[in-house]
Amino acid sequence: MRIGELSELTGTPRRLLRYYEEQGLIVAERAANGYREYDERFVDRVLQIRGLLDAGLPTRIIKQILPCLDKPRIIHFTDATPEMIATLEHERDRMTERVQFLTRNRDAIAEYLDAVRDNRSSKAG
DNA sequence: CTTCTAACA
DNA sequence: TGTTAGTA
Repeated sequence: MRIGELSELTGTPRRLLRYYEEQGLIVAERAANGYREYDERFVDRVLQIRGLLDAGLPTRIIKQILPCLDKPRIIHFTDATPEMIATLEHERDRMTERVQFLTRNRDAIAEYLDAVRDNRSSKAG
């Protein structure tokens, strides 16, 4: 597929797709006319990239850990260098902090909504 | 569609 | 740094 179709399927602007390619996150083949050509697998790949970006990971880290997370769950032990393990542990902890942060704010909002609901129901109804 | 460049938060 | 906009 071309970049427009991948853009629609992933909800990612075409410019961002080229940016991801510039950062080495994805690699596209080129047609005779110079257009980028993508395989179907890149849909899930782009989705995972955006998920990791949303989790706060920089593209440089994503580029490193993407091969480790690639679909066949055959762990590349050769890539499991001490540095890689350290970065993965660090990013895991950062994600855990982010999850806790989101959980706290979600619970705060939920508590507020419950209070508002109780107040409304106690009034004339 | 391609590439390059600049600007924003 | 990720993202968007304008240009040729």
